Amino acid sequence: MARHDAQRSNGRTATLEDVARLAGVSIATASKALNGRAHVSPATRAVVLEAAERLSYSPNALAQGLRALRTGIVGLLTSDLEGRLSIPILMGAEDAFGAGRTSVLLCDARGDSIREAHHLQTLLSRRVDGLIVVGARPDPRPSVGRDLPVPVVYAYAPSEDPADLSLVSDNVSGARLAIQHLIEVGRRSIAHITGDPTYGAAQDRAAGALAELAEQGLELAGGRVYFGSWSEAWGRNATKMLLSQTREIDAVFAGSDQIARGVIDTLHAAGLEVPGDIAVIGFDNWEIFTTSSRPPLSSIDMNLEILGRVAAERLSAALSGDLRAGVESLPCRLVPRESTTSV
Amino acid sequence: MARHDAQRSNGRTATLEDVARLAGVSIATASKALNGRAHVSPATRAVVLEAAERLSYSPNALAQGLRALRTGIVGLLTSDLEGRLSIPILMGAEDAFGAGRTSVLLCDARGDSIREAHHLQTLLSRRVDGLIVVGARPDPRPSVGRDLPVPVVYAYAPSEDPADLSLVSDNVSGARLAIQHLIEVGRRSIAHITGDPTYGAAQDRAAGALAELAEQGLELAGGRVYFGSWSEAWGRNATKMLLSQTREIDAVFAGSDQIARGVIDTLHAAGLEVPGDIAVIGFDNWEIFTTSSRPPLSSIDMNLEILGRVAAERLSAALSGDLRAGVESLPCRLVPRESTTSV
DNA sequence: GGCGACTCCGAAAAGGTTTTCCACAACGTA
DNA sequence: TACGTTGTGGAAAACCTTTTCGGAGTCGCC
Repeated sequence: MARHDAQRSNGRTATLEDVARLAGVSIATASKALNGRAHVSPATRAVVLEAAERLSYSPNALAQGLRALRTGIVGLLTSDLEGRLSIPILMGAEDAFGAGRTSVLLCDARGDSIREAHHLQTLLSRRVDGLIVVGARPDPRPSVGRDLPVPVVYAYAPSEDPADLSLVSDNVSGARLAIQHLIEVGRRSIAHITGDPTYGAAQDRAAGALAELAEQGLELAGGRVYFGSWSEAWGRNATKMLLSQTREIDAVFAGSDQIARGVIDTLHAAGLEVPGDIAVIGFDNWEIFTTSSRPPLSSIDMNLEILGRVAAERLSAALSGDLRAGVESLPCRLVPRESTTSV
Repeated sequence: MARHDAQRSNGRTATLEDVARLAGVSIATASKALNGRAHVSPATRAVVLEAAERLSYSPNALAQGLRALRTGIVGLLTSDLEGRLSIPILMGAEDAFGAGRTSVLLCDARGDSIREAHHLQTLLSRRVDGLIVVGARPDPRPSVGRDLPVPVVYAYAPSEDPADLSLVSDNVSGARLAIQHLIEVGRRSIAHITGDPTYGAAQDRAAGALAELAEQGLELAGGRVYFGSWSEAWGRNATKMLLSQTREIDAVFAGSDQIARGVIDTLHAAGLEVPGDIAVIGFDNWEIFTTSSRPPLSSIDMNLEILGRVAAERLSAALSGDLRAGVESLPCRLVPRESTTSV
């Protein structure tokens, strides 16, 4: 552990007053010099900078925030226990704010609304400049409240309140991307195995897939969408059912990478080649699955970093008075790998 | 988006002065009443609480921090891009601090030391009460600096500087747990397939496994430790090599869950039952792998939440003057599932 | 030499909270 | 009545920074 002593001999960390005293100027002048404001001669500015350097002065962000009525902190309120969603969104937000200008206070409510309310209270007490709320599943969730003193953006899971601004991934067009890609690589008999039908995302992806197939004059292979659960096991079971029903298939669009994983396993077990006999594409582009899959799995990426970035932009805009409301859908991105494009 | 107006008619959020005015008392009295200090009569206290309620007053944590020289914020500086390590550690730390009393400012350096230095500067400027540094891989990493004004605890990846305090998982005893468990379920011919030998963790786990086997009078099956990479593909390849060399095996201790996954796949492909013919145990207890594996994978959990909790405790202790240094090893935990204990 | 203009610097207030110390009132007792 | 005691409430300082406004000094020009 660091010796935990301070820059100044008396144990405190250096303040602007210390810098000013060492430089032989007033506090006001020191402040102006350090912040590059006018009305300071180059000579005194240099003296001040030198003094600050000597004391390794670091301005107290609390005092700055108190005075400026702006803390440069945004709260990220999440229920995503593994951080699979929050981390990319956080990184996108960090990027958009510009590193250093804004920090992110991460609070995990762990799916508990009492804990969420508590964290919300804490964040407001800390006078965050804005709030990003990340849901655990992509279905509408309760609003954290109208009339909060700071702007709020919901990411991934939209708010139930249409007066809030929500950013979500466009699952419909994402699914269309998947189908378009499969068609482009020459597939015509495409089945869709997906997760829990109570998830809006499952419905949206299915709807997008069906719509795109219809536009291309194709029908869904297997006769129906295979809804089930978001698990590898379901991917396996559904594939078995599918194969027992028809062999007239040359592609599977899986509703998640985990499901895709199960699909591929079962296809291999049945002696089928991927993508030779059947191409497979997943959804989520969760790297841990896509790259460890054999062959590497094509997938649809929900662009969560961009979601985070846009959330940050919307917060900034709101702080400048530009408030928005409603649900904003952001496009997904195709990430082709060998499971659809044999090399 | 919330209407973004405030509790008070004039657009600002209510301050203690507003509460005092509404209650018809002085600021000092209002403060004492709200904080439950003495020298306030029950009657006035009630009046003040009522006023605070009406204004939905929320104390300004910046001002509190400024005055108390304590912000109630700790910085979590990580290089773990997926949050797989950081999130459990963060949650453990949140728990230990007691929800609400302390918040965590999460900064991801993305493996870039310049960005790390920048974030460090920002955190210090925000006057965090302490710092937890989480490395991306469990090998010694450069210290963020001696003589920082706040205590620092390194978690997962220890600091190179012995004057720092580092908390790491005890990979040696973790490996022993795995071997003990395999022996307890009746296995005697145990092979070890693990990852990149340049990782200290790989060496430690191998050493622990060998030591435990030696103490039990057993020899490593396969004749050597199979070092390779932390990938499923290596798990598959190593298993093929192992099987081609000897069939006298009844258990595999894999150095990670991903490797274990590859091991199981290849065993299945070779017509072997898990755990009937060969038991398999992994390391990391990464739920996404352990539960989607078929059968569910036994594993060794590094207790990252506990790591986070202890980190928080050590920071608290340091703030009370109890500084420590050196590397502290925390025990791992066995999580048995069906891949070793057939039901 | 005096005056205006210009440059540079400093005093002070504001931002919100906590705590210390002091004042004041009421009450009981001598 | 006078004094000490107890119980409440308030004024003010401290935490640290930024910004406004005014003051002081210097230079040049008439």
